[in-house]
Amino acid sequence: MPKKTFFNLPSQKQNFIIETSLRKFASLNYTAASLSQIVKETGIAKGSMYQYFEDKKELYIYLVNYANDMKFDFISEEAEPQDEFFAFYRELIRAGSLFDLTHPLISRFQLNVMQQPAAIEGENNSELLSNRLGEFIENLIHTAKEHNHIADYIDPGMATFVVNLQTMNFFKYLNEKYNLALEKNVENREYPLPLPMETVEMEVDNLVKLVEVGLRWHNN
Amino acid sequence: MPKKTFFNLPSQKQNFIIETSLRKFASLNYTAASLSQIVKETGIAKGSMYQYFEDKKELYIYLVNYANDMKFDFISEEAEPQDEFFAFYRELIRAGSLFDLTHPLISRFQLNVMQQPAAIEGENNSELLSNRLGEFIENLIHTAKEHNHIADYIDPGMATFVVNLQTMNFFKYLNEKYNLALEKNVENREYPLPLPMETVEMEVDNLVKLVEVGLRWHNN
Amino acid sequence: MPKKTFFNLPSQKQNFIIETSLRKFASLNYTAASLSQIVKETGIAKGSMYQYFEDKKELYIYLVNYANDMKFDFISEEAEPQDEFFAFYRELIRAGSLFDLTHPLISRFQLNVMQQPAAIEGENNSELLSNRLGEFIENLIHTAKEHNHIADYIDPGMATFVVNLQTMNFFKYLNEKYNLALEKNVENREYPLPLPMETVEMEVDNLVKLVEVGLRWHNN
Amino acid sequence: MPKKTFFNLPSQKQNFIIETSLRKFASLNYTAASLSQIVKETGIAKGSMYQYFEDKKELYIYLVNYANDMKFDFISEEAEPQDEFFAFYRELIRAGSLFDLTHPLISRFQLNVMQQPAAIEGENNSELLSNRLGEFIENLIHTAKEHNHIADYIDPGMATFVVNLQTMNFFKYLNEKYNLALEKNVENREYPLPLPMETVEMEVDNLVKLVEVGLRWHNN
DNA sequence: CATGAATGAGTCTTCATTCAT
DNA sequence: TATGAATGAAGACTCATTCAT
Repeated sequence: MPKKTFFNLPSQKQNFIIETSLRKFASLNYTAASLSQIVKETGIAKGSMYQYFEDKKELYIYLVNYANDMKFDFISEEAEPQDEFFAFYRELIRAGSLFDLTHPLISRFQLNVMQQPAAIEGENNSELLSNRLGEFIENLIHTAKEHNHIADYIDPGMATFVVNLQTMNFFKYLNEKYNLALEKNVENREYPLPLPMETVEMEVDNLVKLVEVGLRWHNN
Repeated sequence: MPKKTFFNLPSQKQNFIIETSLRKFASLNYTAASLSQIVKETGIAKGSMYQYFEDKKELYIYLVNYANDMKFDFISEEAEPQDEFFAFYRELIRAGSLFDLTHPLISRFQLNVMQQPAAIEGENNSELLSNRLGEFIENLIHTAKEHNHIADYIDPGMATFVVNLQTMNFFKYLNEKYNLALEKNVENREYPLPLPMETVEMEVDNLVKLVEVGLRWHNN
Repeated sequence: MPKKTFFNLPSQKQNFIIETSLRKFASLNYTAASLSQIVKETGIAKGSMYQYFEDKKELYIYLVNYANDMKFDFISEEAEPQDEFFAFYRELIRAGSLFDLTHPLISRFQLNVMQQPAAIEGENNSELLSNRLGEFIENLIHTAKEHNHIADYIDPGMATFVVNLQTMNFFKYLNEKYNLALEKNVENREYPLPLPMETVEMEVDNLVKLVEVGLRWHNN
Repeated sequence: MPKKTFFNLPSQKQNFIIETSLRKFASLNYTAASLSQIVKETGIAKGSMYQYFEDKKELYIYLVNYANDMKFDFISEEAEPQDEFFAFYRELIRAGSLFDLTHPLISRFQLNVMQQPAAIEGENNSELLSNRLGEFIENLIHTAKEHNHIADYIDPGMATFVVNLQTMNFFKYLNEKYNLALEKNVENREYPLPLPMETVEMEVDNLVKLVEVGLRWHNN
């Protein structure tokens, strides 16, 4: 958690620090992204950074949680509630993709961060890193199971894992298939990325179809 | 590609270098894993390392390909050929899990590597990194589609992506669910990891069931 | 150009850094003179050096320009203006020799630097290295030609080259002829070098005589 | 002096080693030019190099002497003997320039070497490095003085120094004036350098005129 | 005599962090 | 609270030389 000095900053400055840091951590791994570079790009004094954040790790953890929250909040607002599980799941994926398309910096950062298990040594990271989307999906699955939207022979833990995995990686699929060049665009600050919403919708349908029939309750 | 000096080494020494390097890159990201440390642990002279590999990047790429090949070869031998797609997919996952359980070092390394997009800068990595398993799965899907094992409304690219994703991440699921503590076990060289094969088989069934019904051709 | 950090240093410390660096670069070539050694002799932290100068090359270029400027300024002050070209040329050489005798460290450094064409690779060095003395001499020659101090059949470019060459190397001649042992004296910090001014004046006369009659307009 | 193993080599191989080494030492200073690189470019085994030469220094000294001798021998053959000093001096310069134009590799090497005082530490280099051209010029001056070709008020040591200086640097003048790009041509192995002999002759005349009238006895 | 692997000291440079102002 | 200089450990990598085969 950043020190209170950080939050006392004018929000414009806060955002600038966040954005610059995100960009560095988005294009380099935790170790390679250096505070020295961030500080140079930001223009703020190096000492100041240490008045805002305890150390590099704290900054990083803050960014991860910041990104997670941004995405979760966006999805929460954008996804239309649906009674039926798969309809909602579709909304989730769609909203998530929309977020990724309009927030490529954060998206790229999350892609980079996702599986850097060794980024932060000597800490039980799960305690430091929020995963609201993951928990949300977990709840969703359980509710769906109770409502009999999901076949009863499906293991909910496994279902959660699979759905979560797909949710997190769907944009990576789009990125590769449509050559969005997320990496370069982020480094050059060229965004938003151009991909018509219809294309996204179509791909979302493809995915949901694939998942839905697999999880859905049916009798044959 | 390592220099021939490396391959001239007694295979025991080769393996020791590979194993030590794998362990470092398995527990730290590309940048944080330092040649100095590897060299110190190996006991060989720093200069010698550069007689074997052009530079750090070459060592890393070699390890990635080495690990991929090891896993692919293992699966190739272990998985019983099956005419039916889902039966074969099941075999694939099972064999892959078996590999992960018996080669936790490589497994952990691959988990770490998988999504470190920015590890190696300034190179078109896809040309340097083999992905035989990925290509294999791609072929599998296409064949399955031709044999009508997969519903015709399923997008093969999407199916490949999803199946590949699950194949690569399945062991991560096991690791978390059964607290295999892959990270610590690898660092302490405590393996193999204990997980009865029946448990693995059961989980494999869960996954395949989930996927199968989603992809399988059926009429309702 | 050094960073402003360097110029913010107390001038005593600046001078110490300059002198130590000059000494190293004076007795070893660009590559052999190492920052590690300089830093060790200076007593400052290695990291600090990089707060003052971008890199080794920048330090070196700074020193070259520093030395050139020192000598030029000294000569500018010391040489008595003369209307007649050869009288002025004599003053130039005399003042230059005086500088060399009283600033053996810089003198030795310049001797060492002069023809190390490949010291700094990949750069158009002429843009980075000032040559005020050279330009000054070039002007001098042209003016002299206009004033008919120099025979009209003399090629001014050639004359500039020759005069420049002699100006730069005259002290080397003294050094060898009188065994000044510039090299050792500099390394041991034993200076100023002892050579009576009358001797210098005599040698200057020898040189100027040689040059003068060659360039002067005369009718035979 | 190289070991006898070197001279036992087929002369083609000898020459290849010499040429490759010359090129490296021509484009980099003594320290920066590494045996490792030379050996790699030559294709011979690193150990072999140490069977031919005691160490790096011995190779370097051998090259310097080799180059000096080559140039001296060439000039000896090419320059037409002349009774009169200035006519001979003219021949010397002309032959030297011809050598430089037709042997740019050696020429560049010599330019680079000339004033690298600190190249070889801890040795009295003058004992190791031959300077036949310098001694030749010294003799020439003394003879000329005896023959009254040179004014009697001219200091012979000074005259030797000046003439030597000009002889050694004349090609550098041509190189700069006519943009011969000696550096790049040598590194790319693009030679001989194109400069018509008439141009050279003209420039030689310019220089000799300048020197001659300055040294010649005349009565005004 | 040729080979080429082994060696470890030494190179330049960057880093996260501290601390005095 | 902001600043930015100071620090020295550590990184990747190259080098000249040795030596066993």
